[in-house]
Amino acid sequence: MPKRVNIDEQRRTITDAAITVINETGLDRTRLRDVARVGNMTTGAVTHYFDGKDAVLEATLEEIVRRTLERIETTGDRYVPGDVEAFIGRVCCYLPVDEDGRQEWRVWLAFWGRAIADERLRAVHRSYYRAFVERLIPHLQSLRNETSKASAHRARKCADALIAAVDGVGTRATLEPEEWPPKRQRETLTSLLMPMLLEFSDQ
Amino acid sequence: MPKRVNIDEQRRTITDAAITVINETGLDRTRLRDVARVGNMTTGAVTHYFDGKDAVLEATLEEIVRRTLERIETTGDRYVPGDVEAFIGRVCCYLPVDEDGRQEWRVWLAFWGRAIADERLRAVHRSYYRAFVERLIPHLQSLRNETSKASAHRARKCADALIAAVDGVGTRATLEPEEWPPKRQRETLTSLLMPMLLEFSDQ
Amino acid sequence: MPKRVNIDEQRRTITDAAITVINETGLDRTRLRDVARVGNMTTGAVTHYFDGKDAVLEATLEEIVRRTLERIETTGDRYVPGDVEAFIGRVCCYLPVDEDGRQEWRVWLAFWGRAIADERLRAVHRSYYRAFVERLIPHLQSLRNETSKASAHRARKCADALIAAVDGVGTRATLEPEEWPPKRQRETLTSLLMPMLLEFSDQ
Amino acid sequence: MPKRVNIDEQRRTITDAAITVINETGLDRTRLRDVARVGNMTTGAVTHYFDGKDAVLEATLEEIVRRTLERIETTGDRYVPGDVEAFIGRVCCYLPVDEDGRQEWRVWLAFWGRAIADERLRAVHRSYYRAFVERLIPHLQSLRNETSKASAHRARKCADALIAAVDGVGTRATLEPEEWPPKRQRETLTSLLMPMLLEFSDQ
DNA sequence: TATGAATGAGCATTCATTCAT
DNA sequence: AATGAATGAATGCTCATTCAT
Repeated sequence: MPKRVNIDEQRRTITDAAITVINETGLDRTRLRDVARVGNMTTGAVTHYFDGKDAVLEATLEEIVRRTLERIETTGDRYVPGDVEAFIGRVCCYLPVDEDGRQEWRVWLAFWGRAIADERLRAVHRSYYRAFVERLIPHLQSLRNETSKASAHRARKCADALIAAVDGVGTRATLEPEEWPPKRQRETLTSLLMPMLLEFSDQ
Repeated sequence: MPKRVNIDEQRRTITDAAITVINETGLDRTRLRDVARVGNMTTGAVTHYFDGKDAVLEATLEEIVRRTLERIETTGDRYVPGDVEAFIGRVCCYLPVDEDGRQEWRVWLAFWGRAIADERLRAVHRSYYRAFVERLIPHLQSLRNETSKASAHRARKCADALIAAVDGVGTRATLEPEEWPPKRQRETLTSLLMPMLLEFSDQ
Repeated sequence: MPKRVNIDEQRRTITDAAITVINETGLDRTRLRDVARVGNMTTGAVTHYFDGKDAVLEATLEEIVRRTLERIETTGDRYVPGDVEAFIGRVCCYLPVDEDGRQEWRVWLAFWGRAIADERLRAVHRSYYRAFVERLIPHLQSLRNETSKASAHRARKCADALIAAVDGVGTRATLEPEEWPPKRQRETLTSLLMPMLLEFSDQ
Repeated sequence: MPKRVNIDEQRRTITDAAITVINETGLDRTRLRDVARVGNMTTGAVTHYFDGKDAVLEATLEEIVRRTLERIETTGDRYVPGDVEAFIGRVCCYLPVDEDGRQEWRVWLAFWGRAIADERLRAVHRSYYRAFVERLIPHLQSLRNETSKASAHRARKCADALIAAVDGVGTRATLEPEEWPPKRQRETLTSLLMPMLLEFSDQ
């Protein structure tokens, strides 16, 4: 009987390795050979589980998306209505404030540049933003103590603004890691979100 | 005597061509040959004016920075103190709301990903942000009708937040151009900046 | 499992091919593509076994050294003490007197010129001369029927002179092959070595 | 009236520059641009005085030949018959024992390698050896106090051997300059030539 | 399943040469 | 006579992909 391997597990090993390599050397200098090496495989094994380099990269971006969305899940409890400060505190965990976050952001940024000219990667980004918004809406509604479908529209707009704020601060912090320690990131994000969310939660 | 050419002009022709190519095909698929072709040159001519591909790309990023900072110059008049709405209206011109802006943003994003693993490109980004902040400060001060050096610190923090908001909205709009027409961009940026700037200008 | 190849054998195939190409077209016109073609490979295969052209050339010079030193091994028996004529006869086999020797000498000379500005190649030459001298010493000692360590110094000096004579005649014969048939080479080498070695072996 | 330049002088400037560049960077890395720069010219000027790179290199080798033969001229007086020691002392000046000599030898060696596959360069070498032999013959004859044409044959053979000895020692000293100071070169050359020339001058 | 040797297209880069001025 | 901008062929090198084992 041949050795049975878990296909998904192997694929996951490869995307994890890809994330490591992209984080260390940059997406443009990422070679399949290095990905294989970090994943303790050969290049032949990698192309056995994926159709080629593009497929590996697409799956890698999906893995990054999965990791980020997972963060929302783990902060998934409802908020005290009106407690904007606590809410922002939770949002800050999406910023590159720890080693994992910094790694994800670096890879994330690398894919933005490539997504521009690659429809498949763009589609992954679109679906990510859609999922992120949908998951933020109930949190924002709980901030206003609302649950009605009617209020979703307003929350959706707020989610867009919130995501933009996180992306903006995260981008800057990723490009200038030395100048942007977690404290500065949180302060900047707070000064953007606090006034908006107070207004949002009050009305 | 041979024909004398304006070196800076030729270099500018090359970086302009590079921007066009990067915008159309993506940074990772940008070949020097295509840059040369778009600039009506040969590859030999390109390497005559630059040390190599890396040097071309670095100069190209600098050109993008130059174009963006130029926008601040052309909107350089003082603002009516307290007129936050007008101020935000001006800030919106940095978003990808016209064809030029969209092109610059696409190239801009392409370089973010590469800057992560390239110290030289990172340095260009750092100097860009520094210049952008410094030029925003007097505008923000005029919003509060201040000119004192002491108030610069507060304005600087506000500038950081403002830049993050612009970057966040611009990023999203660049990745999902169909879903983010100028109107939606302006509304999202306004919902982020209005509460913060009202607070900033009032106090 | 893929076909297992003997790495050293493949590398040897490449250096052999390089020797052929250098011999035919000269070191400066030697292209990796031609080396690959002669070795029945592709350029990709060559760079699979070597880091690049420089590495191929260095290994090629080492192969030339190996071949030359091998000649000493095969003439490795002791000499009749005082039989200078027989000794010189043996030494003549290092001259470009047969097709193999001519080929080696042509490649050898090609590398001299390049070694001047290349420390790595110079190091190969140095180690070759050191090895050659060391292997000549016992032969020269047997000519004087000596084995003592003390006599090595004198033999070493004699070896230096002998090598110079061989190099000088070999160089001339390689540059003017038509004018320097084996007979002329042997006569010239003999007229240089005979008086010196008679003196050396007699005292 | 246009500026009159001395064509030969300009050509000489170029070959001198070429010798400098070859000495410093090696023949294979010598670019026409660098030759021009060292000669305080532009590449266009170089190709104005020579048909191309090959022509420059050929003229450069001829210049090296000229310099070497010049050394014979300056040591051109007759020798005391039988004074072999003084004669060898004169011959040593052809070795790389001073800075000029070392430079010439390095360039000389660089051309040997290229001459192998270049008929034009080989021809220069041939004519050099011929000239060298012809000029050595009267010196060697004076060593035996002969002037007859009949004795030239014997002197010619001796000259061949002498040249081989000089080439051999010079080659080794050029490839291992640190290990071969002038003293060691002279001793080695002496141990080769002394027995042979004593025999030659005595008989 | 998995290996890794081999391929070869694609690329940047180098540099002698040309030529308009 | 001299310049130096421009050319473009030549070439080493990279690396995703293929495939025999």
